Order: sequence, then C-alpha cells, then structure tokens
Amino acid sequence: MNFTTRQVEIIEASKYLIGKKGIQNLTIKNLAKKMSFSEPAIYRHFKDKTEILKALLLFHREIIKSEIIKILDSEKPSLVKIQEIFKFKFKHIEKNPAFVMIIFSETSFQYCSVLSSIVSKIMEQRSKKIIDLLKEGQKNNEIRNDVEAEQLATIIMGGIRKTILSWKLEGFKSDLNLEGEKLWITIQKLIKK
Amino acid sequence: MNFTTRQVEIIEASKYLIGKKGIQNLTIKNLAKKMSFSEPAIYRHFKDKTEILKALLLFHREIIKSEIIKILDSEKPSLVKIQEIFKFKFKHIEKNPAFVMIIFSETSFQYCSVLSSIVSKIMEQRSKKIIDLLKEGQKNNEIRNDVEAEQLATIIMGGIRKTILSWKLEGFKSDLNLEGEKLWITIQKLIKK
DNA sequence: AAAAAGTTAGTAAACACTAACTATATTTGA
DNA sequence: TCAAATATAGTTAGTGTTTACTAACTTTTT
Repeated sequence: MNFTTRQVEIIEASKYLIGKKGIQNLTIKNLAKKMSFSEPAIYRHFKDKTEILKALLLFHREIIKSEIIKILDSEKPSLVKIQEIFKFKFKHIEKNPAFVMIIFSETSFQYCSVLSSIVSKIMEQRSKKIIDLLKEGQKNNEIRNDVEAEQLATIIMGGIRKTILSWKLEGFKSDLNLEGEKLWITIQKLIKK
Repeated sequence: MNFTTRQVEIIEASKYLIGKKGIQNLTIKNLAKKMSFSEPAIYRHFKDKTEILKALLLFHREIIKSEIIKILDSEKPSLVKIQEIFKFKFKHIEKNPAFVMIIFSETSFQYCSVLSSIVSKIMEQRSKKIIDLLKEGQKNNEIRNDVEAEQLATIIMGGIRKTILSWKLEGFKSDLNLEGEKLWITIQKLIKK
C-alpha cells in the first residue's frame, strides 16, 4: 500500500483517462502517452495492467476511509453523521469523475453513443412513469405529499438497483424476489400517507 | 423492429453469453460458436456487432413496455400499481440475468475476479457502516424504528447511486451537489422520527 | 559498479470484419 | 410443369487493427 511517486503519478494518469472516456480508455498506450514516456516504461512500475487498477482502487479506498472515520469518530447525532457522509460522497464523486465511470456500467457503452443513448432514454422513460404514478398517488391522498415525487422516484428506483446489484455481487445466491418484497414493505411504510 | 427467426435466435444467444460472463463475453467468435455456425454467417443477419446489441435492447424494451402499460391501464390505486411494477422488475431481472450484466458496470471487472472482489468488498464495508449508524440512530430515537436499518441503508445508498447515474447520463450538466441536497432533504423527512 | 528507469523494436493473441466461393431454397418464365 | 435464374444463407481463408506485454539495449542515479 506504499506507492512510489511514479506509481502515484501513474494512478493519477489512469484516473484522468478513465474519467475522460471510461474504463476502456485506460490502455497502456494511452497511459504511456499521458505520462509522456514509452509503453514498456509503465512495466517498470507495475507488474501488469490489473495491478494498476488494483492500486487505483486501494489508493482511493484509503482516502475515503480516513474521511469517513473522521466523521464517525465525531460526537454528533447519528442523523448528522449520515448527512455528513452523504455530503462527502457527492463532493468526492464530483472531484473524481473516474469513479463514476468505474462504478457505472453504462460506461461499457460509452464508446458507442448509439447504445448509451438507448439505455439512457429507456431509463428516463421509466423514471417519468414512476414520477407520474407517484404524483397521481399524492393527488389521491395515497402517498405523502410533504416530499417531492421526483425524489421519491429516485429513492425507489435507486433502491431497486442497489438490491439487484448486491444480489449480483453476492453471486446471485440470495432470493432476489424475497429481497424485493422486503424492500417494498419498507418503501411502502415510508411513502404512504 | 421486425426480426427474423434467425435474428431472434442470435439475440437470445447474445443474451445467454452476456448473462453468463458479461458484455465482454459477447464476441462474434463466441456468438458463432453458440449458434453452431461460422463467424461470417452472423453478418448475414446483422450489419455489425452494434446492431446486435441495439436489437437486444430494443427487443426487450418492447416486452417490458407492454407489461408496464398493462399495469398502468388497470383500475387500481397508484400505490398498488407501483407495487406491481416493483414486483415485475424483480421477476424480469431474475429471468434475464443478461440485463444485470448490461446495467451494472462492475461487469467491466467481471473478467478479472481480483478487481470485482475489491469493488464488492468496498461496497459491503460502506453498507455495514451506514447500517450501524442507522441502528445507532434508531436506538437513540433519532430515526424511526418501524423499518429495518438494512432496508433504509439500501434506499439511501441506492438513492445516491441513482442520483449520480442520472447526472452522468445527462452529461454531467446539472449541479450534483444541489441534487444531493434535495435528495437528503427527502431522505431525512422519510427516516427521522 | 551496479541498480533503477528509461529506450526501440517487436511478438502473439484477440478482435471485428471481408472477399470469394458454395450449397440450398425460392421464384420465374417458356 | 419444370428447368434455369436468382436470392438466401452458409462456408473457408484471410486482413488489418488493437491489445497487453517482452527482449535486449541505453541512459541516469545512487
């Protein structure tokens, strides 16, 4: 976990490349160009490409971790701590667009604008439908209206995505439908009047 | 949008390949092998690889769309409609794992188990910290305790991810921090006692 | 003197895709 | 009606490009 200055430079260059055009923009060729030296020189500092990505992830995990520990160790109410973590996450992402590219797969289509615009359009249409439904529900006094329908939709769709993602990362082992039902029970309690 | 039987067969084979090992497993070579014919034969049915992915997305969008319209057109309360869309999404994903691979980027690392396990570990640790905080808040009577902390964490982290993703898909135009604040106001209202 | 960090030139593999040919249906016209 | 013409769907063999990575040599720093 101790990196040389050159290694940190390479990590930063990798971050730049990924942030610009996504994971598939991180090639040894591009990296060498960005570092203004030849391709084989990269291999004097990292065994292979995987090690670079590994370093990138671990290097930043440490930064984020220390920031979160600072928040957790303070003497504030839990809700305030959560809020501060919340704020930190958004600030960090804005400063490090590379992580958006790493975290979101639509990046896979980044190289192909036709496909990425299809995905983005589909998502937008889905959002719109959910928002309309929520507004309807607010009108009919089924759903609380002290909160914006747009934000509720974000929470609902985000919750679904997060549940599916966890299921995937755990190797598809848990019962997805059961997890979905548990999530729904909570969402229902939170949003209904 | 009218596909020949062979085209549908190729779409299904593509879905199978992506579902098994992610987007990067969809190569013409693998597709030809799965179809048990030669690589150039693929090009008799699709102009290029992008067209195959495009067809895959559009083909399934129609299926999902018609299902959602059925739900929307029924005479039920909005909350029930939302619940039904909710259930349908989870059922559909479970039946079509290819879409999980397409939708989530961690897929980008799928080929490299070292990296994907790092990402998954980082996410798990983050979840755990948020859940602990929420439980603490529930104990201290800051946060409502008629809902499980795990589900609240899912909603919070999911909401964050969804907000960031929308920001990305819109081309990083909106003010991310502002969106984050709006989301927080809603989440706070929903979870505090 | 030797270790560290760079160079040029190149390899092998994977990739999407093509040219040119062949077998098999389908359509057409006397 | 049935052979010739044509369209469809497959084949083998190969191209050019991009990829991560290496061998062997040189320069720079310690």
